[in-house]
Amino acid sequence: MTGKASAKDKLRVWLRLLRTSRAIEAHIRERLRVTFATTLPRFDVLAALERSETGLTMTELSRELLVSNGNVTGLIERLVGDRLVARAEDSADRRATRVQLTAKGRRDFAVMAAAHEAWVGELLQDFDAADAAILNDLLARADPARDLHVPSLRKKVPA
Amino acid sequence: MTGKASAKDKLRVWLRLLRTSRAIEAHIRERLRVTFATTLPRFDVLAALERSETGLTMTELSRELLVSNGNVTGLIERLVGDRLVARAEDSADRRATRVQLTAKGRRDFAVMAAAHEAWVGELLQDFDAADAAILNDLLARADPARDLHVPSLRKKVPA
DNA sequence: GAAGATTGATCGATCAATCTTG
DNA sequence: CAAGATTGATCGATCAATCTTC
Repeated sequence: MTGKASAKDKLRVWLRLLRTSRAIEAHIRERLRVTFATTLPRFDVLAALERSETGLTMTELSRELLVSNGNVTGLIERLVGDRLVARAEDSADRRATRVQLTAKGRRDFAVMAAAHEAWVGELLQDFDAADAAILNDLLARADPARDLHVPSLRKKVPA
Repeated sequence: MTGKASAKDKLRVWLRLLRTSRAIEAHIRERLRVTFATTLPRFDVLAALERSETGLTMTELSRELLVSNGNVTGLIERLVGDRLVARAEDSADRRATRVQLTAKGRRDFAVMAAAHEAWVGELLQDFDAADAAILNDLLARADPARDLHVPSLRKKVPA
């Protein structure tokens, strides 16, 4: 066997992938909302900033999160309002704005990240190490955009 | 081997799943935008209506698409404005509104669905039938919400 | 002129509140 | 009082336009 997959097969896989991803995402959004009164995009911003040592510029953040520049502006605005994130000038480039976690931001994120990891563990309860590895590999092969900044992709797709 | 997967392993799988799903989704949104000047949520509504014989009520649609009731109201409003969808009264229940595809809606959707299937085929080029089957099964096992209306889930999650 | 960032218009999505009908 | 649907407020997200700085 292992013949070529039909277009219908691939369509089914994609719909399954989309559905599963949305369902897990919905659970996590819901948990973030009821437990920490926050949202997934905000969590994602904090996670990205936590991974960086010296903070990120707005454009670096938008590439990291695969979202548009204007989107990041609004998100950071609200996070600054909540004192989780602080802006600073970039010493080298006066056009750029660097953002960093505040002490409160780091503290809050640590708590949320631990809970987040536990939730994912629950949701993927049935998976052993082998399953996880296989799924990971298959998904990596399905990813069409390993290092592509998606929202700016439209400049490169003529048809 | 095939020991228990650690929490970190599962977290990695989830991040991979989310990333792949978002990347494919972004490509399809982009194609829908440049090729047909439409969006994925609109496409999803048309697809759901096309699958149904006699049309759907607003609430049925919201369950089918896993989105909120108010969201559907706005989507249908715009689709009716574009003459792709028509409202009708429900003969049995005067509270309900049934929506159906118009002839134009059916025609337009047929064209878009064919293109959509081809795009997915391209994106999942590397997958043979066996890969597709394995991925499908693993994803099905990861889906926490087989028949759960997610936006209303919050009523049932106390903590 | 190009890159970093913001702004404004618009669409999607949620929630809470409300109105009508069952 | 329940359920179907809409409305209004708010957040997220895109795009196109603009401003400043490189």
